[in-house]
Amino acid sequence: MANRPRPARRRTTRQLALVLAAVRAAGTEHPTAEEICRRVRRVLPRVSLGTVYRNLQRLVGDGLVGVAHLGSRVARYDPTPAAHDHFVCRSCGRVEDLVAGPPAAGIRSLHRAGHEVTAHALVLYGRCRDCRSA
Amino acid sequence: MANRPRPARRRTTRQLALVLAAVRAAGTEHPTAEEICRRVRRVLPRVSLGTVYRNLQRLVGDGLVGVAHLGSRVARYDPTPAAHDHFVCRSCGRVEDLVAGPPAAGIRSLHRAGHEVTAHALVLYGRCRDCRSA
DNA sequence: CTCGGTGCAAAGGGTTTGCATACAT
DNA sequence: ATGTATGCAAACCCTTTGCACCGAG
Repeated sequence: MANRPRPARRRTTRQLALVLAAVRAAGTEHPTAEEICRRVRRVLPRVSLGTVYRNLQRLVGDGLVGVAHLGSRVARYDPTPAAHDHFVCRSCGRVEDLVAGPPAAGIRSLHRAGHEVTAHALVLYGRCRDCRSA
Repeated sequence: MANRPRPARRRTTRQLALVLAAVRAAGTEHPTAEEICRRVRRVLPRVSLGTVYRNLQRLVGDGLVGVAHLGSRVARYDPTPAAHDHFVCRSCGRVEDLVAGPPAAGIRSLHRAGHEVTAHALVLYGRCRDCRSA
């Protein structure tokens, strides 16, 4: 039988740790890769955006951080890897986390048709309280 | 007072009509701009992708076609402009339309917090019947 | 010492835009 | 005749990748 391709032992680097820390430090801000890069550079001024992307990919793959595409073109990273939904304010852009509400009706009708639903992405859009009162 | 910027009278061109026709002809396939461009070129071989994009933007703005970002980076266009959700098969990529199921729970909790929800985007992922039986 | 991670810079894919020309009005 | 829409190509934005060097193991 073929040698299975060796599992490639992974190293933990300063950059990796700092990227993870940056995602977590951003709290609820759902930072972009660029924002994360800026933050990491405060400590390690020479990190490249490429490295940030590579480490983000790895962290997402390992389930340590989440990614969300919230309607714009850029990916936003999220310290909460568990499935959850988002609310985006169309005036100020703020992003709020929501507990994942499995959309029961849609799932039921798909199941009836023989399809299997394994995940979902839900983004709610509107105006946040602050923008409404302004 | 300043002259208000004149409302720019819009022209209807062969290209515009063909782009709309192409979106509609694709039926339930949710074509990409590139696919639409290919179809339009069967009639008008010299249309540019740029023109297709400009016309798609206009049609979306006018509410004649819908756009959906279904997890990948490419925008997919939809002859059904009314709000509705989507199911994407992770094996074969097929896209199924769903009647819009307003995610009541999420909206309620946001409303309680003072936010106003005006729209949503829901994508369900899974395996379609055909891929499950294969 | 190894070989996976890094920095850099260039390539890539999707979409937008500047410009001279074509054409709907 | 007027000026919007077009075709072309270059620019854009976000992300990925190739390569030589660096440094964790």
